[in-house]
Amino acid sequence: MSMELSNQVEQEILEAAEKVFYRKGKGAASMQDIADEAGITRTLLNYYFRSKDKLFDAVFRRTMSYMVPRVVELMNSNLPMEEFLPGIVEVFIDSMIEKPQIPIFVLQELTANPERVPQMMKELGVDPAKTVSRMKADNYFDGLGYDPRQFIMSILSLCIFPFAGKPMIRSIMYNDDEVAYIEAMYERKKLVPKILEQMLKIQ
Amino acid sequence: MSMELSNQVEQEILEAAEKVFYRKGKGAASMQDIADEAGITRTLLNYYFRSKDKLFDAVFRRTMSYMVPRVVELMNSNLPMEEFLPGIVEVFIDSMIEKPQIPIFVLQELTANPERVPQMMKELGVDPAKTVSRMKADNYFDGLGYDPRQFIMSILSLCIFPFAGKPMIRSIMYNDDEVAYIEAMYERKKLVPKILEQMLKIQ
DNA sequence: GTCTATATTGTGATAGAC
DNA sequence: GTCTATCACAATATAGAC
Repeated sequence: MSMELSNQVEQEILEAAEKVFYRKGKGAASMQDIADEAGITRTLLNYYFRSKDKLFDAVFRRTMSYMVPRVVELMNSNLPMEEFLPGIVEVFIDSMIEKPQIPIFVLQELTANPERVPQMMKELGVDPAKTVSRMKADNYFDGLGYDPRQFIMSILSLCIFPFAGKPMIRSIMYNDDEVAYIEAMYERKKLVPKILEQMLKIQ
Repeated sequence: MSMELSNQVEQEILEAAEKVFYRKGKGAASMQDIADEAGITRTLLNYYFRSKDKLFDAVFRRTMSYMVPRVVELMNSNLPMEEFLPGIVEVFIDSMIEKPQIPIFVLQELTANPERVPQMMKELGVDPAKTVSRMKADNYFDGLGYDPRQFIMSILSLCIFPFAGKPMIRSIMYNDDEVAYIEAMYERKKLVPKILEQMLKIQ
């Protein structure tokens, strides 16, 4: 029973920490900020997660486990290209409509600590090299006149950047109208797969 | 003479501050870090820039004045689409090959302080709405079967994201080989305009 | 302009009562 | 588990000598 409760507090702390870290970034966020957000005292944070680093780590892993498995599942699904492309676009855009701060949060941390990337891949059991070579074997990139990595980069770019740049894009292009911005993102779920199919034909 | 010198120190501080802010982000960077990087004492920082906030502000403006004018010049150049697209792609990619940390630095700050976006536009004398409506009047988007804003978003995405995601992309796709990564970015200067021209034809 | 010294507050982290 | 009290230290910022 007390274990039940403590586990619940742990989850509440993680939720609060996620909010604060997403909003302020690791460096600018303080333990006090997080305690306030969670409605508890600072000391209790240290009781549950020994340090700020460990708490951040927990939040980061939580974020990655939210994103990566969805993508990996699709990459291992052996779907034909015509279904794979809309699928991957939908996974990315839907995930980020739900949590739009994820891209900046993740990219900022990976920029500050690039050694996390291989760690992460290993930990989550992902081997991108294998996936790509399987895709090649399955003729995914047949007739593509350039390096498939350029194609993959473009998929990621078209899906993720509109969220990484949300404040800029929403302000400049949508007059800070949140509804119009979100509508445009839904529209993008239909547009981007079309763009990607065209892209496969370029030499 | 002393003004000359003090101005030089000011520039050296800005250079050092830029390095540290780019590397650690605003929150995690300390005045001590910056003083060390500049090879001076912490107090001297406060002498030149009254506070950390003001110093950060100076660095941020400096970064924006480095990027924005190049883009605006092209947007006001009245070039036909076939020359405009390679031009804008080259400006973005060349700027970011030179300073790859810019995207994350800028996006992180705009995410934390979205009110900066309209401020910035006003300060730099940019009116994107005007530019877009002029482009429409000049038949830039004739025959485009969807909202031109989706097209503009895609330009930005394809150019900027590969740098925002540099650590991830370089590690996963280029085995942390910096030379191979940079080569791919040069390759991209040729590829992205082709992609964009195809994109104009989609309905 | 540049330094040393210092004021002041904030921050992460622990000890100990309940 | 949760609190109060407290520690050690780092941070920004200022005052004042030179």
